[in-house]
Amino acid sequence: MLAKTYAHLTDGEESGAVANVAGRIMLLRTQGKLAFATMRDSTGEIQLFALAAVTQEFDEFVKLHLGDWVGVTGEVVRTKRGELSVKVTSWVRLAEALHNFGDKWAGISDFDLRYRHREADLWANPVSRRSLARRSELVRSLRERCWAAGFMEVETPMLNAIPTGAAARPFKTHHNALSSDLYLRIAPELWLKRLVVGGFERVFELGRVFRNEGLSPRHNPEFTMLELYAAYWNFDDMMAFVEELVAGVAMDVLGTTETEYQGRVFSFAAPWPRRTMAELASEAVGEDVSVHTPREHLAALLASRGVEVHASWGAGRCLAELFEATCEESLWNPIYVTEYPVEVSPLARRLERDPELTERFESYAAGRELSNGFSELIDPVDQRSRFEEQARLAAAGDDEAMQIDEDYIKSLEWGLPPTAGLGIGVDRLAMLLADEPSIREVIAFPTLKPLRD
RNA sequence: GCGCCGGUAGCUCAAUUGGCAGAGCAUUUGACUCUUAAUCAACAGGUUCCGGGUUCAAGUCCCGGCCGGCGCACCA
Repeated sequence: MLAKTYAHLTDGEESGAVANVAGRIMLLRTQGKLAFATMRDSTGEIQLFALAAVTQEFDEFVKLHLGDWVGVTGEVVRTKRGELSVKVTSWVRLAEALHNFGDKWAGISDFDLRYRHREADLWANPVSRRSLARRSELVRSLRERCWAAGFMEVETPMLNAIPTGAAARPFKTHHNALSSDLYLRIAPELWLKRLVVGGFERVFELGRVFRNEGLSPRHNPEFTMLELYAAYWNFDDMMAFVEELVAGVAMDVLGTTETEYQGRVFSFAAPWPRRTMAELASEAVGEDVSVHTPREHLAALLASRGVEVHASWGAGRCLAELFEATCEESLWNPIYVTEYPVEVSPLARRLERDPELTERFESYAAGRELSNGFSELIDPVDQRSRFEEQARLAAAGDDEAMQIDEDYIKSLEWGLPPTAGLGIGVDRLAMLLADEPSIREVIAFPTLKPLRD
């Protein structure tokens, strides 16, 4: 902040203005009766210039530790060597750092230390600060753009009697007074649609969901999802909204839609290409395949690629697996993959011209799924049969199949208007914007194994 | 959960085929009136992640465990 105000000061010039500043000592250079300290606050760094003749308790000042917080009063000056400084007259140590913040040149690189003590990592490593700040800007931008588009922000339960809205294993917990097992939500989807039934025509929720699955550079057991629902929209409308939303967010955070991700050019610019799952899978395997290709043939194509095919999979699931095995990683710039099989889309509306497919899309970017959306299934009868099919899969050993949610079916019986829904993985988007290879880098405190022994 | 790789001073990292466990920074002490990772000198700093084993001798080799990174699986 001071840097702009006093940019005019020439080398060795004294401004005559007194400033109060506070921050953390990052570097300290003593030279006899002089001392220079680099102090940092949330806005940047400023040099402190202490002189034995001017600075109170000079002998104590030079004994400050790297990492100590200080409050300083003094005149704003520019040193003979041109560094804008506060010439310390009085100062106070606000807090003492008993541990250092890593090597003052190399910082902290040990992942275990960085993630378990992110506070130290943030002080030691500028890239960590930048990446988490970008995530914050992303979240702000998403909210503002949703509000601007007429969406109302709502909150729905994280403690659920039935974990549903996605294909995933839940975390289980227990409520003592109710004497009931509860599950941490795997998606807010069904609650949000019930709010649309209730008359809130555009709603969104930006919040945490929990899935009991393995960790990887792209997966954290708790992650942040933006889900939004718009009455009277279909999946085409939603695709048009999402590509503008994401491109707009890139403009807000980066000031451009053209960037680099992990050393490779990457563009957020809308519109994004739209290809059907069957088209992409057909190109990848070199022959026409679709949801109507005999299941055994699709299974053979999968098996020849080393994918283990389960007996419960129909042609739809096989097609989706084939797409994932052959196409997913190669999709770099954002692209919409559309027309998902009904078998893998138990909550999505059927396509009119082909009831084995749905009005569903997923966007892919940098080789991974970024968003998922569809025209919602609003027919309670069809929804019940879809749930029953899921229940059959669960009985056959699929522990990620959905359970029948009678309350949700009842809500559909009150009438869900034609509605489109969307989920965006906020952490994944943050990775792209921050140019980070691991999801852990854009989560302040990623899930780690508790220390034992 | 499985596989590969890693864990050495507070931090960043060395240590040849198994042969006295080291450096820089930080800390402590001293010198120094314009430094920018200041510089110079000195002191101190270790259960080499933990527990076993092989060996005259283990940071190094073997077995088990803990934690992490990557890959697979699972998924977004």
